Parts: sequence; C-alpha cells; structure tokens
Amino acid sequence: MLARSLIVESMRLGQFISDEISCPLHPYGLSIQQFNVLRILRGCEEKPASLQYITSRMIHKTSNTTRIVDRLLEKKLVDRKPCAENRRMVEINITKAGLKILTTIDPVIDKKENELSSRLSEKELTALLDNYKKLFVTL
Amino acid sequence: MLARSLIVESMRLGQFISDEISCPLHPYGLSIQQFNVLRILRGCEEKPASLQYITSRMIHKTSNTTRIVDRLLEKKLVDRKPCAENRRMVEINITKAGLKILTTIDPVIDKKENELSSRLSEKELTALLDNYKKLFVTL
DNA sequence: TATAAAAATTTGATGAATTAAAAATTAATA
DNA sequence: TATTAATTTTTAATTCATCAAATTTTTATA
Repeated sequence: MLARSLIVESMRLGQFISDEISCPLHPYGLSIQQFNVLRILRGCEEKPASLQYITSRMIHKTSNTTRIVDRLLEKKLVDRKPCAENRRMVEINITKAGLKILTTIDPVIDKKENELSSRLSEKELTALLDNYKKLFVTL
Repeated sequence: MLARSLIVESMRLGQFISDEISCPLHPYGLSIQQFNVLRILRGCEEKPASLQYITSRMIHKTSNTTRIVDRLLEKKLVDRKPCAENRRMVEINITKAGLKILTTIDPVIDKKENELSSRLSEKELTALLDNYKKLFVTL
C-alpha cells in the first residue's frame, strides 16, 4: 500500500538522515538540535530571535526549545536576555564563540549534506522538495 | 542550497508525520514505536520474531527495542520467550489482545495515512518512494 | 579442548523530548 | 478600570532514546 509506505519510509528517512548528520557533530559536543538552533540564529543576522521564532523553524515543541537554548547557554554559544518591548519574551543571540564553532563545523556538514544528496539529480531534488511542500499542508 | 534543504526538510517531514500519527494513537496508550512493533509482529504471521528482526524493520537501536517490547509485555500485547535453537535469542509474538487492539486502531490510522498522502497523485507517490530508496543507499 | 572472538540481548546511566501545569505579562471586554 | 482571556516562556514529572558496558551463548582457532 502506497499510503502506508509513504508514512513509514518518510519517518525512516528522517531518522536515517538525522543519524547521518548527528554523527559528525558528536566530536564537537553538539546535538543536531543544538546545531540547528545555532544555524537558525546565525540566519537571522544581528536580529535577536524569540523562543517562539526558533521553535517555528524547528521540528519540536517550545518547552524543548527552552532546554536546548539552556544547554547552548551553558556552553556560552548563545546569550539570552529579556525583551524590553514585550517582557514575556526573551531575546536570543548567537555569540562570537557560537559563530566560530559553526565556521569550524560548516565544511564537515556541507560535505555530508552533499554526499547524501549526491544520489539525486538536481531535477529529482527539486521534485522531491516540491512533493514535501504538498505533504506539509495541514488539513 | 538544495542539498541543505533536502536534509532539513526530510527531518522536518519525518517529525511532522510522526506527530500526525502519534496523535490518534494517544487515546490507546501506545507510542508510535510500540504501534510499529505490533504491526511488524502481526506482519510475520505466526512466526515469532527476534529482537534483531524487529530492530531491522524499525528506525531505532536494539537496546531501545528491548524497552519497547518491555512496555508491550507489561500491557500483555506481546509475549517473549527464549528461543530453543539459539538460546541467546528471544522469540516475540503478538498476543490476541495485541491483534485486537490493532484491529481497533487500524481504521483510524488508515484514514490518517490516506489523508496525509492524498495531496500527492499515485505517480508522485511512486516517484517520491523511488527517490527515498536512492537516498537510503549507504555510501 | 581451552581460549578467544563474535552474536544477541539486557542493563544502567545519562541526555533528550513530551505533557501538563505554572508564572509572568499583555490584550480584550464588560 | 477590573476581570478574563490569550501569549510567551519556564518548570516538573514522565517517558523515550542512546551509549557503553555487561551477560549469555555460540562459533572459530590454536
């Protein structure tokens, strides 16, 4: 049955890729989620990010995002301060050390990402991503 | 960059689908992993399955499979006994209660699976699954 | 036949994710 | 303006996942 295969294989692929990426991050003491948060923060330039924003760009729930940021804080890779305009919110920024560790890791992950996608042509990749978009639509 | 999108979006999709399926399982007190193990066991008819076999058809590590089976045992949805031929191994079977709960849940999950895949044509689905296969090839 | 190596599973420690509820602040409404 | 509702984040409890090491049995080798 195609529908069931789609479900099962999508989950398997997600886990497989997650494992493949986790592995080279291990020596740097970063989990894949921590790494993703760092990249999200780098992506928003100087602008600080709220927890909400980070969560929206991630795969998980906000209470988990709090913990991930906690751990990045311990490692001094990000900093966190209350937002002046809306005191419920919190402003999170990547630190210089955070940017630096990303710079170190970037080539390793880029290589892995290219390796994983090298089995598909550009055309196939584009088609795949288009199909993903359709699947994400909430009903 | 396409390679990076592939990685990130594959993980996001895996998580999204996993959440969508977990949700309707919740009232039955089953996690998605537990549910998958039950379905794997049903799939091998009367033949008992080893932990190894179950793990090979799942997404996770074997020490985790032990725990998942532990929990299904507590609920009496499977049983486990040492294998006579190879006493390192263990034989796991789904019980009648296990089959019964699957029968109850089946239509709910089928509906969800069809719902999720309804956004893609049969042709697109087939193409997607073909691409998955290529990505899974280990390098 | 000892001894070592490999295979299958389990256990314990630790870290990560989820849920539900709480806390703090802001927005809406009567 | 007082009260309620909604938003944003945090906390505590629980469950789940992963790693490394341990256990038990089987296979290979000297």
